[in-house]
Amino acid sequence: MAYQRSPLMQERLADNRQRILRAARRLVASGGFRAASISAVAAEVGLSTGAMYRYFPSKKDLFVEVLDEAVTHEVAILREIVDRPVPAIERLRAAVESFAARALQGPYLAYAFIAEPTDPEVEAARIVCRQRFGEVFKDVLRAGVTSGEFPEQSVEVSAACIVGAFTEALVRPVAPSSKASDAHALIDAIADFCVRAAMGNGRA
Amino acid sequence: MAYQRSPLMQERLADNRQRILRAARRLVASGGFRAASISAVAAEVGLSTGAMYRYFPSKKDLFVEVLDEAVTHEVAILREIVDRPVPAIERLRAAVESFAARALQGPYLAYAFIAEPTDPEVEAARIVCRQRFGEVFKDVLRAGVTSGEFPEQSVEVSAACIVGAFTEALVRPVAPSSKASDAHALIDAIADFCVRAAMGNGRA
DNA sequence: TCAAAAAGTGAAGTATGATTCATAAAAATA
DNA sequence: TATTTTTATGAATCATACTTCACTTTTTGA
Repeated sequence: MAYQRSPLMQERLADNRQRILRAARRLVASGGFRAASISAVAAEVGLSTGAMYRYFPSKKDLFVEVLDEAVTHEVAILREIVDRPVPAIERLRAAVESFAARALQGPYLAYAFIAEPTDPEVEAARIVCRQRFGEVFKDVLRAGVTSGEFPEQSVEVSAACIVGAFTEALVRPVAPSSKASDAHALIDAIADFCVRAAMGNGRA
Repeated sequence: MAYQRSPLMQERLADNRQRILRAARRLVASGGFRAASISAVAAEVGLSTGAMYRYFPSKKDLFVEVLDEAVTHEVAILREIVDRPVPAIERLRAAVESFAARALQGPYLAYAFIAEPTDPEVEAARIVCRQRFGEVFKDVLRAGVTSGEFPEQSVEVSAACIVGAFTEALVRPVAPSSKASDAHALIDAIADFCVRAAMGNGRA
């Protein structure tokens, strides 16, 4: 017998896999799923299209993983904010602002991950993702309602509304002409909206 | 010379055109753009695929028209509500409830028309549509801010958030398992959310 | 009823993009 | 270095869906 994957080879393969995931995410972020064909990803990474199938059994699998990775990262950040020992209002505002700020840097990514449909399989994965986002916001809302900071409300629906509200508001200006100050104002306005909706009374 | 379109024929052609538009809308409503292929629409209407091209130069044109027709209809309804001589809060709530109630009957339609991307051309048409929806809500918001019913806010952003909030909230339960009472509760919760967001204080 | 024109048909033509596969290159052992 | 196994290649294949077109059917007007 001959050939046993060497540690070096092992590493190179793992590295390629990461680079494929990153390239796929980059392409989605800059042009939506439309721009993220297998051959485009392959070209970006510097591999042949055929090689892609040594790393991922299908395009669907690749993008389900891209999606999952991005959302896991995002949710971790939000989770950290939401678990801070400060009033629910502050946590909600901080979470919305944080999410919005990052989404603004790659509006297409947020768009693609939350709204743009592809295959039923990827779509299924995204439904789970939206729920995961929703969970985070639901937690703050629940906390706020319990503590009396927020009025009685359907936290389920409110969480969905919050996610919807800022994705729509962020995606709207698809033209990437927004400057820093504009972006800040936009994020602020969105956060205001969400906080008012949750607590029923202007700024925190 | 021979052949001149008779009034009867004229009518039949116009009727076919309408039926194509309706079939296309029906298919989008039940399964998104994915389900609305030219051949599916043709089958639905009872025509051949080839015949479709006597009525519409391309699939894009067909769907731009479907989209435009649906949105024009929707905006007209909203506009009527928004122009009523009652407090802005009531108008806002009524508009959101009205839109949401209709969207719930065909969640996929709302989804497809507001979020699902297709060709760049159709996408362009949709951007205009979103703006048209936004305009309606912006008008109520502006009125409410002017009258002092609503606090100072970016009506631009708030309008986008409102549209986003209820589309997300409505689209979320894609599984068509919602019963009448559930639907009513959902619509109510969404309207509550939007009103709170606009005015910063619970129910109207 | 008949000839001309339009409307309708559906299979063939295209276009796009995912997936496969015969083959080549590279890597690991002896 | 020679052999075997893995990895990479990229052109060919397959799948899907829009669009066209040669041909049939229907409609119109004489």
